[in-house]
Amino acid sequence: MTIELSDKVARNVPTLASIAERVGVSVNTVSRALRAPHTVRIELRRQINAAMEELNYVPNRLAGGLSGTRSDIVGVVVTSLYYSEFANIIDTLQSALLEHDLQVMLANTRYNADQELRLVRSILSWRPAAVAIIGVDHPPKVVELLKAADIPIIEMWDTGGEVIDTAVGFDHARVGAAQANHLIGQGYRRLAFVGSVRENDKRAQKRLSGLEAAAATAGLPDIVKHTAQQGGSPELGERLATELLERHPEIDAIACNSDVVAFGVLRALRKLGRRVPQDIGVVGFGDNEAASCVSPSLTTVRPDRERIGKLTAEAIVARINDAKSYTAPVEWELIVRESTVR
Amino acid sequence: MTIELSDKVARNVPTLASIAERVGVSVNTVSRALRAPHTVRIELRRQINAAMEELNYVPNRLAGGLSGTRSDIVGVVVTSLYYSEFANIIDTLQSALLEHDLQVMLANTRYNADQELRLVRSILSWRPAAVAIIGVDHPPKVVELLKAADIPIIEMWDTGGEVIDTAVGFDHARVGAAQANHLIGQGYRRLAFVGSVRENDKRAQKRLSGLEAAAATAGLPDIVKHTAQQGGSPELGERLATELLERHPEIDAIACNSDVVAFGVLRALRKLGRRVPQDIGVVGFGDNEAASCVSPSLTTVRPDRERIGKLTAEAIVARINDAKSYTAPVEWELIVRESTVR
DNA sequence: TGGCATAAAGTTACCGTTAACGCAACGATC
DNA sequence: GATCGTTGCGTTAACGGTAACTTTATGCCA
Repeated sequence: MTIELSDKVARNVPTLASIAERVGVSVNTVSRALRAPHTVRIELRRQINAAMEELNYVPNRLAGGLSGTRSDIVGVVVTSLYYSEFANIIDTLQSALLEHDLQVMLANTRYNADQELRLVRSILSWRPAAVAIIGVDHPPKVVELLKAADIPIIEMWDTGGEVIDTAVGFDHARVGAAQANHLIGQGYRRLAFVGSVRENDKRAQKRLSGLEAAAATAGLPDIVKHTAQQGGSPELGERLATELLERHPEIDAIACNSDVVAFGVLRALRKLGRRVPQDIGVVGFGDNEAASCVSPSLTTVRPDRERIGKLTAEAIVARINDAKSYTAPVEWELIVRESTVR
Repeated sequence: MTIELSDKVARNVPTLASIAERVGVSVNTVSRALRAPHTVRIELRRQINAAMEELNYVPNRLAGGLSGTRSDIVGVVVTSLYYSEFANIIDTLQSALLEHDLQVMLANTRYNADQELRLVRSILSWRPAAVAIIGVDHPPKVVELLKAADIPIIEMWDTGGEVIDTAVGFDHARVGAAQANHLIGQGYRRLAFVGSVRENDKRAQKRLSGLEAAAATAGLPDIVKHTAQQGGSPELGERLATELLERHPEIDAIACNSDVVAFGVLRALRKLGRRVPQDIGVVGFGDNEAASCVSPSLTTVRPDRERIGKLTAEAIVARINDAKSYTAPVEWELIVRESTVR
């Protein structure tokens, strides 16, 4: 479907020229009144500002961006918007960028590689000052495009891999290991992994690897995996846990790929009459706001999302100002609650 | 702080001219190969595409937008990103818009009116094809700017008030009334309202009004309000509920402004030894993904966010194509769970 | 074989803004 | 009083792309 603005004629938005004409100065003087106010007589400036106010003038940044060398868009590419996974990151990132007059342009790939390529291309076409993107694992063409764009690229959330430019995040394999070691420390022996693992969710796969490695190191039997491609939800968790325990009744601990899934797992266990944490331990990931409110309260891992947002903003500004690229590790914390302490 | 691109010289991103030169045709032919492929010889088109691929050419939409009459940005202004409040709306909206090659530019006002003005101005400066914004209550200057922009403006989430152009949402006062009537129907008599109500959260205020009106109609005593300006969270809910019951032990039902707050209220009641739903009923708003997973499970109101996103996208496309402005009512549902059924 | 429609490419102007440069008016300097 | 640096503004030329128009090549028909 093609989309066009209705009729060109009707649109009559004011330009610098409208202001200039009204005040009786050149276009450039009006531009200067905006960009370099001190170069314009205060009295004239007042007239110009009044005219702008009156006509509801809004600068055209398409033109500004094309003409000037600077851009104030920052492209932000996330893989999901559901369930607060990255919302807090975007939130802090955006408000931090606002202080530098940088505007966020958002894209959501929904864990789809084709979509990612398309969206990155689309964002780059706006000639952003920088791009922040979730993850360090991207299709080759995406990497190529991002590199060719010749702007700061900040990869967020994950640091375990090859970085294009600058990364702000943490090593997900270690998270998985921490989950496993905690469960093992509590005496659990037959571990399972449950959740929504999208094909392109490399972070989930890394956490699983960490989990498996730690279990192997401890001499435990292989971790039983039961995952699905569809998005995470309590309903999914409930289904997966039920199916899992039907096939593997020996399981005594379940690590979930997200808290939302863990909520459903807890519900399933309640229905099956398995006591948590006595019979089965459950650990989540993400520190959903409700994790402390379900019962039993959920042991989980809290990534410092606010800090990722903040550090990403800092990295963007630093890199725009020609600082060297770097990797900023971000803390995360295992929050131990009732669901794993027996 | 001023931000500039490092050194103009170093940047060497390919333009249509680079492609044209390489293939040995005019700039315009390359442009046509993109915009109107059938007007270019297939053999030549192939060469052009190859050159674009090779040089990693990405069209410059600043230039395109300035030159052409169309824009494919849709500005989306939300008041919050926390706790899935609007994340699902953005998610569906974005993927629906993607099918029409429309790109989302996101802004988050955090319930701040000054910020709203600033962000709307910033978004309009990109000459978007349309703007979607949360709520129908905006500062006068914002309304003026949006009207002057002469593009489709879709107000989402709320319909109870004066609409600029087109609205997609529901009447929040009726939600409040439904909450009250449900509680009353369950035999609760001393109602309270608890939660985070930001100064500019007109929707929360409307729900409260509906709640109060329904209580008054039923001949109940005035609703006790205990709110805070800070953002909603379980911790806030816990604190507010504790303080509330200290001062008003007679309260036997609490309506919360959001589910996240309700989660904290439930926790407070557990600590205080008040049984839910027997001693006190609790109703939330928003249908947080965990609402069915806390215990007792939470009675709440589920706004159809996916539908709002979808209908907003439809409205945008329709209005861009000159359809008349309208108001689309969106369904919501009272989900009755354990927390109010005694 | 001339005339004419059509296809395929080139030319030119313009979108709104900014940067570089130019120039007049004026006060300070020696 | 000629020189010079400021201040304050105007002029002009981009930025990269698109649309309207023009030109050239090609095929078809009478």
